[in-house]
Amino acid sequence: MPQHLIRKLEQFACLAPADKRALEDAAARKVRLFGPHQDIIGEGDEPEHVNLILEGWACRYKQLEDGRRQIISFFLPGDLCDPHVFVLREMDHSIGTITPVRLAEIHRDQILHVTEEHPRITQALWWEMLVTAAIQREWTVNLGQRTGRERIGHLLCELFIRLRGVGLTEGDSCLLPVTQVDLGDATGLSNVHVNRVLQELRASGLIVLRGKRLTIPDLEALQRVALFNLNYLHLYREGPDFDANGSDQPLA
Amino acid sequence: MPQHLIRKLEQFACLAPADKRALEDAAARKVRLFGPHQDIIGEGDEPEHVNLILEGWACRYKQLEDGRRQIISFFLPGDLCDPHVFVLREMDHSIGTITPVRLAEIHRDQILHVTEEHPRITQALWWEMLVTAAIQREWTVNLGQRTGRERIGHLLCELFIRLRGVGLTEGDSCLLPVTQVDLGDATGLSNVHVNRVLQELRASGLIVLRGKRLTIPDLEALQRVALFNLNYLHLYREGPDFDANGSDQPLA
DNA sequence: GACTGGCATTCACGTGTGTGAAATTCTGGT
DNA sequence: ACCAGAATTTCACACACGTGAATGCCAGTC
Repeated sequence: MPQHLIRKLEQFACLAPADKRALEDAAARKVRLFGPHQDIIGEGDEPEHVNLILEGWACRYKQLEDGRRQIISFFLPGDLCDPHVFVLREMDHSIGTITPVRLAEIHRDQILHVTEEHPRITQALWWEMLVTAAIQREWTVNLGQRTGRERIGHLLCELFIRLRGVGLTEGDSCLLPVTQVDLGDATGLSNVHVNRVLQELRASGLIVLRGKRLTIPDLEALQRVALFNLNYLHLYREGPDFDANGSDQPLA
Repeated sequence: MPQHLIRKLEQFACLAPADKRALEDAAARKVRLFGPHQDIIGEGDEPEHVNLILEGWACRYKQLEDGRRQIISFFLPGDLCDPHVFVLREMDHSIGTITPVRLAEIHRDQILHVTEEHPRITQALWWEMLVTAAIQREWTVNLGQRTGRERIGHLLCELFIRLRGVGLTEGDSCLLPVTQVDLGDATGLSNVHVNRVLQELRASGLIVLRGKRLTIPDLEALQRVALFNLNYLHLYREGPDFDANGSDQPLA
């Protein structure tokens, strides 16, 4: 059941019971399990369906010839891996799991069907696509301009807020099932430096990180340190009276 | 006239004369001129239409509170600035010119109209959107993993190949109307270091850069140095027999 | 033809972050 | 309860890259 997706989309749009049923139906057809550190789809493969993360963490990544690896984005429960990939012939990057993952494979026809019948879902999926793009842009800023400490802080803020959006936080803490190497691959820092930065953030009381549990006692303080501006996540909610004006349009 | 857009889209899809006329028509309604270093739309503004760059260079950028500035992407002639922005309430970044720019403001209704009537254009615009996203991902890799020299080299390769795609190269050279500061803002390097790297690339004969003209005597050599892999631009062409199967779908 | 302002270039110096490796702590499996 | 492998932490040292400022160059402009 795609509760997380539904919950995420409801941050933006008001979904009717029928909309939710349609999503549940689409996500129930084919469920697959992956172990940790396994590829879901590799560079060069031809994508055949959309993957919806039901449980666990995954990431998009790209590996250079000499082994350097960049994590391009994280997939959390409720995230869709490219609701439109089939337009392109082959993947230009890989998607792999971090933790064990349960995901739903959604066939393109189902997507088409659901979006044709449910304009509110179409609208919400557009929103999710555009926010995904905005996140990617923010990562560009993160890697290009922020210092190590800011980068890590920013990433932690983003992950926490995204998890909160799908109901996976408890108060001011959440699970963070990634290694410091992963954090380094995502922020362009060496694992050694990630460690240094984490120590520092801990020492200044901005985060508590023990095992796989992250606690952010004062989110606003961390946001300030990381120059984190919420804008780019576009978390405003259309009212219940929301009229998806023109939401059945093909390209917008 | 949006020759550049048409030329770009034709790298992917085969457009019929009627398709081209529709694009020309949509781009002819409202043309605006901007000087260099002017904002086309700022962070926080509500976008009202899609902008199509007809002539000149622009960029997406984001400025941090303390003044640091990251160029998030470059817009070249033929590029569309967000064919779908109106789903989001407000801009989370700015778009500004680099050189003087001539652009066409396309109203959302026109986009809807064109895509409804012309499935091949819809398909091609999807392709252009996805390639734009792929470019953004590659920038993430660039900033996160590559060294200064590789970053600059990679950026120059990308710009050259994109310009070639819209017919704005002459042999092995093209115009590069950006300052070294701009290059730094795009690659996350200081202007001083950009200068160092450019000297080095010049010294090793990989580029010739005089005034605003860039020449790449041996593109493959530069690609090798920059770990540039063409994949992500998805420059394969569907045959003329291309059947836009299902290209009228709302979300894919 | 001098003046101006924007760029490019160069310099000296500082530092944030990387490297490689070793030591330590955690974790899960049996 | 123990072990093996992973993950974290620490160390010493190197260097890519940043900083601030000065200099030089060129293209417009009056």
